Parts: sequence; structure tokens; C-alpha cells
Amino acid sequence: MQPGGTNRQVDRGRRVGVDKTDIKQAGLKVTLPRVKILEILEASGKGEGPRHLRAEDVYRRLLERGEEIGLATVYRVLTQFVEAGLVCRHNFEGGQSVFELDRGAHHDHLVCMKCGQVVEFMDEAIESRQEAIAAEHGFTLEDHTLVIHGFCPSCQAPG
Amino acid sequence: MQPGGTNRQVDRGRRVGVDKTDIKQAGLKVTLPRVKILEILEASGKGEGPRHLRAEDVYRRLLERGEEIGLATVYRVLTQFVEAGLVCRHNFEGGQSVFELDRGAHHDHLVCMKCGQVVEFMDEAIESRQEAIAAEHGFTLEDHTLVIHGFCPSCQAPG
DNA sequence: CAAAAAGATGCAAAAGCTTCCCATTTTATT
DNA sequence: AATAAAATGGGAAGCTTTTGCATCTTTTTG
Ligand SMILES: [Mn+2]
Ligand SMILES: [Mn+2]
Ligand SMILES: [Zn+2]
Ligand SMILES: [Zn+2]
Repeated sequence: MQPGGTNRQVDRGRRVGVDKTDIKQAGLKVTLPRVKILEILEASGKGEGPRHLRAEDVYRRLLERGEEIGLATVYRVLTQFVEAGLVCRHNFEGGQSVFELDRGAHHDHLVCMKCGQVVEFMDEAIESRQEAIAAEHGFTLEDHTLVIHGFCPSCQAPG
Repeated sequence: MQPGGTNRQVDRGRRVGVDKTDIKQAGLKVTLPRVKILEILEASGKGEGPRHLRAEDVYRRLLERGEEIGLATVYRVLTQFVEAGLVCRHNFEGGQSVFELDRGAHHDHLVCMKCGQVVEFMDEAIESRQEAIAAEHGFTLEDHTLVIHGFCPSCQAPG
């Protein structure tokens, strides 16, 4: 329907933001819950608290903003956004998934075992070694999960 | 009580097997469930099916062998073994933990997204880059999780 | 070796997270 | 505006894992 075709929000393959257009492009109707959830994710990690949120966290923030959206809807929508490639899901630990907006650039995580702080990183050497390892074993590499667990600077104090 | 002191099962820091002694050394009583669970884990990956088992798998194998051990006990014992360093727990995916006997040498995993096959590997380059990354961010490195997801050779067929 | 103490087990109930069901509401299409 | 299609909310249900507790085993004591 639109001429030219490429998404305004995408710049040379790197997504720089999301909006209702992305919801529509995913074949989903533009509903209030979807828009609000996207807003929560977009605000996270930009002064609006941590970037990586559990479904429960998203739900709580919606309530704080006065939105009456069901928890089931939050789960459904987050899953749809993951399927649409708008959101990434990670399983850091403890059986709960965490979600973050997909910015298009892959990265891995460093998680503090005490306070839960999350630091993102990306290491070419690690990435390419993984390619090599998958190839050595005849596997195609579709994806990977790398989480480094340790103690952040503030959690290493003697106490 | 034993003279000399070092565990017979350990050879220069690399564990080569486990037995009742290890249960005792962990400060746990040597009970039938614990011995049987250890046997299941020891047999796994040596012709006795896959090496990495979910609690449910361990439980099922116990039933097959005619042992009437409760699932709650399987969970409790596996957790105790992990705490004692006899067993490793991994969260490959799907909310279920998998367990394997700890052989003392660290390794990571390649998991087939179709058939679930697991291949183990260990890459010094990746290990040392992780040390560097943790250090760069002021984190102590306590542990890490690396799982490469892809399709194994048999699951790449055109069909 | 028997008795006492300490610890472990099994079952069922409960938890914690996530998904499913379905009547009702909202969005998109005609 | 009417119709068709899709989404929502709330609660029930599902799954994996943990917990409570009476009973049974293992270990320690005498
Ligand atoms: Mn991230
Ligand atoms: Mn392994
Ligand atoms: Zn910390
Ligand atoms: Zn496969």
C-alpha cells in the first residue's frame, strides 16, 4: 500500500524507534494495550527505570499510569511483539522471562547476581568464535544466549 | 577419618566418577534415592540415553528401573547435588532445568532447535574474552551461560 | 546391638509463572 | 452505520518446582 516500502523507523537495518506503524506491519490491530505496552518498553532504560522488564513489571507500570490492562493481555502482546521482531525475550534466570525493545543490533548481557543490574555488551571475537564452533559441529547457527553472571562494582564492597 | 584425605574419585582437580563417598562428603546421608539418582546420572550419556536430563526424566528412569521414589525427592536431591557441586544445572529453554553429572571441566552447549540434541564444547578464546569483558565493566566473573541454538546436521535436511 | 536423635522421604497441597477459554468489547472493512 | 474480524479481561487451568508434615531410614550413642 505504501510506495517505496521501507519502514521509516529503520535506518540501514538498525531500528531506531517503534510506533503504531510497526504494530500494523506485524499484522496486528492497533489497540490501546499494544500501543501502551510499546510505550512502556520504549521509555524503559531511558531514565524510566531498567531496560529489561518482566511481564509483571510491564503490567505494574501500566497500572501506575492508570491503564487498566489485564496481565493476560500483557503476556499475549509481549509474545506477539517477540514474534513480530519488535521485542526480544531473554531468560536471565529464575524462570521469569525479561523483555526489551529490539533495537536491531544484537548484544549479550552481564547480570549482577546481587542487585540484578544488567549491562549490555557485544564482542565480535565471541560472536565469530560461535560461528566457527557451530560450523565445526555441522550445526547452523540460528541464535545464542550468553549471560555472564558476576558482581557489579557496587556489589563487591567488603560487607 | 580416612588418612591422606583427598577424594579417590578426583584426579588433579578433575572428577572422574562419583559414588556414595561423594554423597557423604557433601554432608548428606547415604540413602537409596540419592544413590539411585546418582546412578541414573552416571549412566546417562554413556549409551543410556542423553546426558542432560530434566527432573522428570530422572524420575521416569527411576520408575523404569522399578524404584519407587517420589518426584519431590528427585527435585530435592538434584538441588542438593547441585549445591554440593556433584551436578550441574542448566536452563536450556522452556522453563525446565536440565541436569548432568559435573565432571569438573567447564563446557558450554550447542542445542538443536528441532530434535533437542545437545553437543558440548569448550572454547578458550570465548572463555578469556568473557574474563576481559567482565573486567572492563568492573564485574567479577562468577559464572556464565552460553547456549548456541541451531539445527544439527540431521535436522537440516530439505524436508 | 538396641535406643535415641537426626535427617530424609512421599504424598498432597501450594506456589509462581504463563497460557488458555470465552463472553464481551474494540477495531477494521464494507 | 452495519458487518466481519480480531482483541480484551478475568478467571480457570497448566506446568514445573517447592513446601508441609507424618512416617520411615540412617546415623549416632550408650
Ligand atoms: Mn539487552
Ligand atoms: Mn553438558
Ligand atoms: Zn550489583
Ligand atoms: Zn536436530
